[in-house]
Amino acid sequence: MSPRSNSAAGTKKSAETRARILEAALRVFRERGFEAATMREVSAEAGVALGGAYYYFPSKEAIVMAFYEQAQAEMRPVLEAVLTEGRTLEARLRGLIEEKFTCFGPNRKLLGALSGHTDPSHSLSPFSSETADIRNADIAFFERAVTDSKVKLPANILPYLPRLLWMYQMGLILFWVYDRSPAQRRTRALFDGTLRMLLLTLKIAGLPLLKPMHKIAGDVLHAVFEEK
Amino acid sequence: MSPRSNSAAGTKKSAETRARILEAALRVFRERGFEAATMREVSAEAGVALGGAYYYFPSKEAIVMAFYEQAQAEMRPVLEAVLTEGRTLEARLRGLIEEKFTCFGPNRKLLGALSGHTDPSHSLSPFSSETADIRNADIAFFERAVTDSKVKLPANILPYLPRLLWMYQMGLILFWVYDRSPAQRRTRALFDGTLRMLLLTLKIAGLPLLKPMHKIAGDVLHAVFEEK
DNA sequence: GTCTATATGGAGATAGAC
DNA sequence: GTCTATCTCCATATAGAC
Repeated sequence: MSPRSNSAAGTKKSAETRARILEAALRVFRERGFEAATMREVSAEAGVALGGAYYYFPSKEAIVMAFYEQAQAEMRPVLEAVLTEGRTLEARLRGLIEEKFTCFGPNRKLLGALSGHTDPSHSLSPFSSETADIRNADIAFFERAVTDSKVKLPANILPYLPRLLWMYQMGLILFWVYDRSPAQRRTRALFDGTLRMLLLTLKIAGLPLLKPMHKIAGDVLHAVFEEK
Repeated sequence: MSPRSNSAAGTKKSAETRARILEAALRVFRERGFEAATMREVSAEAGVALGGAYYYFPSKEAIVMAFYEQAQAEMRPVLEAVLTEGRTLEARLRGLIEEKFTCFGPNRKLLGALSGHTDPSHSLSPFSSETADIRNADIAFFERAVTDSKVKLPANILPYLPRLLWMYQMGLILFWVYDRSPAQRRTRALFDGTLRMLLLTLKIAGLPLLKPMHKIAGDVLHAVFEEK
């Protein structure tokens, strides 16, 4: 029986053990990298036998998925707060992305150990079907940030803006993960600068000068995001 | 002694065996993916014993590096031709990138098996120090494409343009590798559209309207690309 | 110099005893 | 629920035949 489907006995102790294994695994992944880390090290660090780790997590990858889910659950209320408190698109975007850095901060090296994978067929990739729920929930935050802020954009572009912003965020996080500058100053500069450029661009997007871009941009977005 | 340092005997047969192993490996990587493929399968496919593969390639990764180097050597004259024949920046960029697709075409799935790695510390990553020579040689082509085309751009941005264009290309290739649409139509649309937008942007970059962007963009590029 | 045969050591995962 | 013992499969190393 999986510990998830227990009804009575040991439910509490079970959850504790599971949490202990998860924490231990994250420590080991951080120190040695995901690939280099072994389940033997993880179970030793957690103070359980090898089989114990496999009792709670069906595979090494499953531990990472559990981390993703836990991280997202922790972030949800924080992101909600950003959306209700922020009034402008700038404040909301800055807040949403900044909170990602804050929450992921202690695990930056851990993400580095994982996020070499851009391959959508790899289950741990942020673009995989296994992570679709997490991804869509995150995109929904950008959706709300955009909707509440009455951004003016052509009708053939606007629907794609939340997904574009999510991808912008993913790019920033990827850069941040590999950013070796002290306190990740370079990411800070990249974030500040590109966000300002982004907002400037949205501001002037309606001007006649940029009219020729509209159709091209819309076609590109359609080709990239639309199924079939 | 490595077969590279041979002076006389068997040089020809040796080169043939090496090529046979390389080809076999690429076939296996294509079909099963890089990680899933085993050196046993590779050597079996090549008709040599396991040790034979290790005689020519010190590791599984070394086979991939050999592929990179071979691909680049094959592309060099083609890219040279693009630069001498093309007159405009558009023709040159389109040609350089299109040739990548053409040359990599038969190995698209193979690249998919490899290029999940964006991690710069992973030796096979296009951003790693091990691939720096290949990368720099490729950036040099964009450098020449820009220099010969007298693009007008502020002095604090222009020096970064070749590296930006190279990264643009890498993004396209990554998208292409995972593009499941028939004949990779979506990548085609993305390439066409974004290239036109890029050229339009370069054209209007000097206008007063976009002046506020210049300093921001320059600062971002400085932070991202400059050492220390 | 070229390659075969065999060995090593360690990984993820599992079966079944406690 | 947890542990021990064990399985299977791998990348890689090496000894020595041709």
